[in-house]
Amino acid sequence: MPMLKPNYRLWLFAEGHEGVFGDGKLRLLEAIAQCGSLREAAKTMDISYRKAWGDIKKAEACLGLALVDRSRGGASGGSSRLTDEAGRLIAAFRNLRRAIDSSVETHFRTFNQEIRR
Amino acid sequence: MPMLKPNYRLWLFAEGHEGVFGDGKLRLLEAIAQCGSLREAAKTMDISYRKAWGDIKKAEACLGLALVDRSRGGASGGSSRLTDEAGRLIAAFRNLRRAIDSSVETHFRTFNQEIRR
DNA sequence: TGGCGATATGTTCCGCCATGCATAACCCTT
DNA sequence: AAGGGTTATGCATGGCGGAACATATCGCCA
Repeated sequence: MPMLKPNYRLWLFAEGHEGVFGDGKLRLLEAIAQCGSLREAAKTMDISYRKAWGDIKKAEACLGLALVDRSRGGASGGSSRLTDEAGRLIAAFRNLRRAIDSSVETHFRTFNQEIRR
Repeated sequence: MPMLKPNYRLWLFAEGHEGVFGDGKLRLLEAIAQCGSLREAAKTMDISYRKAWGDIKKAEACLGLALVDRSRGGASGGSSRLTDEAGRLIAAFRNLRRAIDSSVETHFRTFNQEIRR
């Protein structure tokens, strides 16, 4: 029996809308905050711009609020910055993940004891 | 902003092997225990027999132990029963899930307070 | 001995989703 | 006025995973 490790994916949903927000969109928003543009963020996450754009659009539609302030043109060509709501959302979601992370870790130890017996 | 609910998928992995064991295989094993056959279990889970069989096979290969005792032919045509190891595994995994369930629920309440502010 | 119902396993098919491509709009800079 | 880089969005294509299909085998029972 090999060494086992636990993993999980966490997401939020809303009445029929699957994939409102989750781990992937969290990382995407974090990347946008860091890069300052959706295009760069998509590149660092190694996903297509097309998908990144669609994900944001979908999340905004489901949540009914703007997550990203976009601007087109200009010296830099354009930019994307997180809204305050997005900031609070990712902060809260990070906390949620962190809490669950530690819960998973501790309970997984119990799990290991239970199966080796 | 609509009513949000959390959900998650939990699984185990082992050094390069993805999908050793998880929620899906837990339900599958439970169904096998209840039905007494892989075929019936697949039907109740609404997945193809081919996939159910492949999932079990894969899990057994990764874990290096037998999860199901199979018998072919006979009056009933055949049957599948869980091994003792499988029994302990699903019991432990159920406990793990239950613990994490409650953790998710409580921490999600905190999450909700944080984003509405 | 032939049939039934289950396990066992390879092969092909299909539907979804991400990717890639194409194009347009935007607006600062030179 | 032209170009560069980004957002915005439709459309075609490809890859992957599950479903469907096709056999083979097994062992009781009529």
